[in-house]
Order: sequence, then C-alpha cells, then structure tokens
Amino acid sequence: MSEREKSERWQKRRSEILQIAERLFAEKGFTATRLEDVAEAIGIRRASLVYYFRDKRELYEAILEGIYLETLQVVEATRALPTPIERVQTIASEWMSLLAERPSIALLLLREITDGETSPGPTSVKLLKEILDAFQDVMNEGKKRGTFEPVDAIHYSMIMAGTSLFMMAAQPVLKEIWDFDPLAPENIALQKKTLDRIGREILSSTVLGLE
Amino acid sequence: MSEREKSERWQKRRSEILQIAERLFAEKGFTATRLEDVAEAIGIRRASLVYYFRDKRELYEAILEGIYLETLQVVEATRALPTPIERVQTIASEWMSLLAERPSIALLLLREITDGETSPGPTSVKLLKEILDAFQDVMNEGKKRGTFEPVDAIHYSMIMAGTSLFMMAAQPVLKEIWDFDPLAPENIALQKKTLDRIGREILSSTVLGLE
DNA sequence: GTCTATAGAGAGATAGAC
DNA sequence: GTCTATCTCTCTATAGAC
Repeated sequence: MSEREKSERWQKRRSEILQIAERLFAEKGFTATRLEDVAEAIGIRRASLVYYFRDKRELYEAILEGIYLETLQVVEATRALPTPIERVQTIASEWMSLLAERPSIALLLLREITDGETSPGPTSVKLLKEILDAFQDVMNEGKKRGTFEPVDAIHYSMIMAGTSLFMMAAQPVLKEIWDFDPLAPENIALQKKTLDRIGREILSSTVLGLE
Repeated sequence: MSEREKSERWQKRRSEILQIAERLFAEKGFTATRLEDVAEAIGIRRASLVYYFRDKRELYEAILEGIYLETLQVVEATRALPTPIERVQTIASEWMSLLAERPSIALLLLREITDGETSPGPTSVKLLKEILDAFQDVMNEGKKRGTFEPVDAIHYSMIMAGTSLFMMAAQPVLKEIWDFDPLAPENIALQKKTLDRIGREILSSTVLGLE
C-alpha cells in the first residue's frame, strides 16, 4: 500500500475514480449506482476498479471520508474568530459555499441522512463525530457566555443545515419548476444574506440583542 | 377492476400493503427495498402481491400519489383564509404537522428530490404540478397585493420546506447525537413558532411591516 | 387470494492472461 | 494496470396449481 501511494499514476487514477463515483453515487444512490457506469465513465473496465478499491463499499466510504474532511475543515477554519456567534454564522455561510461549489455533497449527505441502512464505516463515523463535536463546542461556548440558548442552537442548526442542503439538492427541480437556479452566484449571495439575518435573530432573540 | 374495488377484503389488504411499503421505501429507497420484505411484513408470499399491484413501480407510484394527495389537501384547506400571508404561513405550519404525523413522507419526498432517476409516473407528476401551482398562486397573490416580493417567496419556500423535511428525515440522527427528538410535541410546537417568526420576517421585510 | 416453482436479468466479485 | 471470462447471488416477474 505504501508502495502504491508513491505511484503518481495510481494516485491520479484514484482521484479520477473518486470524482466520477461521487457524482454518480450522488445522482442515483449507493444501490442504484453500478460500478459498470463508474468504469465506463472513465474509460476502463469494471474489473480494473479493483486495483484501486477492494469493493463498492470501500469506494463509497472513501468518498464519504473526503466529504467529511472538507466539512471538518470548514468548522476548523473558524477557530480564530473571536465570538461563538461569529464562528457559527461563518460556518453556516462557508458551508453553503462548499455545497454550492460541489452540489454532489448535498445529495450525498442527504442520502446519508435518509438511508438509515448505509451503515457507514468506522472512519466516516469518527469524522462525523468530530465535526458535530466541534460544532457543538462552539454552540456550548455561546451558551456559556449567555449569547444564546441551547434550544435555539438546535433550531438554528436545523434551519441552516436543512435549508442549504435542500436548496442545493433540489437544484434541478427548482430550476425546472420555478426557473430558479440556486447555483447562480447572486442567488447564493442572497440566500446567505437571508440565512445570516435569520441566524442572528434566532441566536440572539431569547437572551439579548446582538452587536 | 371495478369488480375488485367492490371487494372490501381486497381494499383492506391493499391499504395494508401500501402502508407497510411506504415505510420500507422510505427507510431504504426504491431500489434497495425488496418486495420480499413487503410481503413478509404482511405475512404473505412475494408472488401474492401481484394480485394488488402489477409490479414494484406501480406500488411505488400508488404510494407517491397518496402522499401528493394529502399534501394537496394541506394547500387547498387554506382557501378560506383571507390574506395570502396567512395562507402561506398556515400551509407551512400544517405541512409540518403532516410530516410530524407521518415521517415516512419526509423521507420519501427527500428521496424524490435527490433521486433524479426515479422518474415518477404521469399521475404523480400531475399531482405535484397541482400542488406547486396552487402554492405559487398564493405566492403570486401576495406579490400582487404588495405584501411580499417574489424572490423572498422562493427563499421562504426553501427555508420552510428544507427545514421541515430535514428535521423529520434526520430524526434518528438528531435523537442519537443531540438527544433531540423532533417528533416530541413540544419541539414541533417550538419549531413551528420559530418558523412562523422567520416566515413573517422574510415575507414582510422587503416591503412593509406585517399586521 | 395465496401458494410453489422457475425463468431470466442484473450486478458484484474473482481468477487468470497479457 | 487493464483486460476477458466466469461464477454466484439477489431480486423481479411469471406460469400454473390449489
């Protein structure tokens, strides 16, 4: 394995597979996605995938891990910010940017939430816990300082997470039915602004005014 | 078929199948759900299902239709309300109640949104269009009267739909990780209140104050 | 109405050649 | 590294008995 990781060619192909598989898994879900399609999209044969990933599940896990790592970075990147409320709001905003940049993430995560079945591997679970713990820390800090109440923190999370995920996942539908493109920069900006305002209100209303 | 519909026994079984299949499809998705499991949960053999639904797809369609009909009713039930803003807010609130009562609906609809593949049948599409048209009518009415702007109407929809769907779909996760039960009546009530407040702000902020 | 039995397609995994 | 070939399992659909 360490030999393999040295091979540049191997690494290139591997990321190529990850990238294409991510899109396909996002579009159709784990079960309905065929390894055949993944291979074909790259231009190799199904059996050759084994050289990079032992089986379907390992491929899927690798994709999830990548996504969780990126999400974790979004949370970690706010460490330097002074107040919990700024951190929390920045996380929400940056997370939306991440989803807008890679809509597959929204689809994949929504699937993870709806599929009780997928039963993610230990690495994914560990990463997910890390993300949630880190986020919860920020929330708790805000609570300690009296900036916001825990109940509102949960509502806040659900509104931010739910809206952003839904908006990006529903992109094709929204575009067709309402001619609204969530990926258009101006719409993302506007939505961020709206969520920011809402976030402020939720996080500060029960206890004290903000700023 | 009209002979069949007269049979009370047939109808009873049919709804029984619909009910159980709805839960299973919601939990695992279309592809991953086996008709074998549906049959087993009822206590009959897989082949006997054919007597009620020609094939897997027809069963799935029937479930979707039921859900769309219930959703449509939520929208229609607000016809008597005087102002668009009341209608829209009541729809959001009632819809959340519906989801809380039958969380399978949230899962199924989220799947419909994420699976570009499922390609619903003509009846489902017709019903879905009806729902969205009706909702859009209310929104347009509000716009005409100058109560709210169209852009905010879209943001509003995404926040209400996204948050409610997410909250109900993520129930198991939320309970495990944050010991938060979205189905608890007090949490539903609180979330409704929060969404109501947010809705008011979004729908009224750009043009004029409410009430 | 419900059953048993079976046909047939689809897709993942694996062996082994090049 | 990538291929062909094949094995095997799973699940849907269908035929036909009771």
